[in-house]
Amino acid sequence: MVKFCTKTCLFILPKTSYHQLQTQSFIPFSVRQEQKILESRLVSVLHGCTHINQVKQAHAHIFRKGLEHCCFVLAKLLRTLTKLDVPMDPYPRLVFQQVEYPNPFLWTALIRGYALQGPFMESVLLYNSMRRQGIGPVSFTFTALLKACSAALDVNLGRQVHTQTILIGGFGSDLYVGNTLIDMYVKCGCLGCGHRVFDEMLDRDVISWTSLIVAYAKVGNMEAASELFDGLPMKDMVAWTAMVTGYAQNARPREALEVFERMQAAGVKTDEVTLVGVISACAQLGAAKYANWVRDVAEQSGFGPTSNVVVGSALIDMYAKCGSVEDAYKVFERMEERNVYSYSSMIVGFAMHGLAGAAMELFDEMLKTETKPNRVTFIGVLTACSHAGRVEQGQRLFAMMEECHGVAPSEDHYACMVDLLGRAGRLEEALNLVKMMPMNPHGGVWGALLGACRIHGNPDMAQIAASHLFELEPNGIGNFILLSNIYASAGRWDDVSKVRKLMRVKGLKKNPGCSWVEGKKGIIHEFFAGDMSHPKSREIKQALEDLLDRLMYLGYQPNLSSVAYDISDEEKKRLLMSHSEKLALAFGLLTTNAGCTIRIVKNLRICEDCHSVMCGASQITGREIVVRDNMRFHHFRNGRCSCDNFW
DNA sequence: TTAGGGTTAG
Repeated sequence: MVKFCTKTCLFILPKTSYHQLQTQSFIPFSVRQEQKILESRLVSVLHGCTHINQVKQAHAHIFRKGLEHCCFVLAKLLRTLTKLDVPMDPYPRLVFQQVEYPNPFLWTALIRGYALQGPFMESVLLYNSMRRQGIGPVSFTFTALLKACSAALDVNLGRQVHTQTILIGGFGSDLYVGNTLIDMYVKCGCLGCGHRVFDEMLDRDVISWTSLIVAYAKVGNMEAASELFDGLPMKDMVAWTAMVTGYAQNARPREALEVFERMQAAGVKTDEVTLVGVISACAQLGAAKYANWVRDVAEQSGFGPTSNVVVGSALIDMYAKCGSVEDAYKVFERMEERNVYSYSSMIVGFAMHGLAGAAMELFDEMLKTETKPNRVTFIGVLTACSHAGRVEQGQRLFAMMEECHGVAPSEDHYACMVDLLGRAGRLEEALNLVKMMPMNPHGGVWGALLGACRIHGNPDMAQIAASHLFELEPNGIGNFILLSNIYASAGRWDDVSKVRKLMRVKGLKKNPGCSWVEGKKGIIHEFFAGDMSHPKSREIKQALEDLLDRLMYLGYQPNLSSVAYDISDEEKKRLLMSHSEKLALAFGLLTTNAGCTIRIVKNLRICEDCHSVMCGASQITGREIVVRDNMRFHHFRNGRCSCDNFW
């Protein structure tokens, strides 16, 4: 038997003979073993590549070793390039073309690359070429093709691939193919087809279940998601996270936290994705108690905000939504890495709290870094300008966003501009801007105009905005109420009746006003408008009357135009007294220590009368009061609000 | 080769 050094052997082999080497059985066993070791080593080198230059170096090494036709190694090279998001043309494509006898794995690596990057149809064309050359696909040729169908949202193509999986080699019963089929149907919006695939699968794993759970959660059907989850025999971290996130994304934060508690009780580990769902749930609850708790959980799980940019950004958003922009900024300041999410969340946070100067400063700071602003960043800065009445600055930003930063204004940005002009009382200009929009205005645009009409008392223009809104958002109860209130403030009671009648005909019911306030030990107390069910109702009422008496002594008069009913002034005063945020304020003053900030969350927009009472209360009690209504935050300090009475 | 994620205006 001829013995020779493998390295020398591979080195002296003519480069075109690699295929022969693979197929000739007379090559000694030891040589084939050595070769396999070398291939595996190269694959692991490629696995560790984090930059295209490293891949190119590895590629040169592959050449030096005479392995430039080795499909096993080159398929890994292509997968690495795809992972690094290197465009398929020209480099990865060229690598493939230089191989004389590409095997199904190499074909698939190329098909997968196009499926993930586009153009997606190239995957299908390649698949056809492969078939024409008589090469049979492997299971992940189909998973790659199905990914291309999902990315192209082409369910018809997906169905064709589905048929192929059944016709060729029985891949229809492959677990990976089945799971990817579910995913494809779901992404293309055919949840029913996805569920049918799931039902027909002979073999299912936790991924099959999770794909379907996520699909139901995404369409808002948490009951179906929950039923599936309960039936899932082996629940892993991803499946639990899908449920936490599902509830959070469907505005059911309490249930999200309940699932998370069960997850922890079951001893399942938590990672950054789970935390993001939990943080989002806490942000929705808006309570400082939960905010600090989840921050501790993140630290304990090893995903603290300092080192983890995703968790950090989510925490910035959460603290801002929980009323503590200071804590949000502390997180931001300490982050080791910041990206567009971190900056945007912080800018939006500042804007939400009326800190336009800080928002603009941070935006300027961001421009000095390599982080490019995106559409959300611009929504943040435009909102900041809007709430601070900085019209010219907002107009300058809007004018340059596309030219200087490559972000084309969307309907949402136009909505910000309508809000900016409208709040500043420039209603005609706002309406003209809507008429000049290059795209059809959406509900946000007309809603901004309607809101401005409320601030500036313009029932005629409100009628125009509302007529569009009633078409675009036929069930948007808020629009009907806003129009009705605008008519009421103008004393147009006949029009108020018409809007109310329309609401009755459509079966729309007004949500009752509700406020939450944190009492002692972080316990949340809930108050509805006119609610006398709280055990301390009598004391609360008395405290509120005392407070209002003191305020009246200083010149406060109830703002009767805040009441949208045609009733006597006395009745109006009584109704104003019963607003939920006033009850919450009185309870907060009664039960928390002097010096403590009172934090109130309200489900509807705060009315003008309550706003002035909060201002006055902050002055005479020396307390800081933070109110989060359904629009924004109001920080009341020493008789002033961060919104400058402009909301 | 297959499943879960962060910022959005009225």
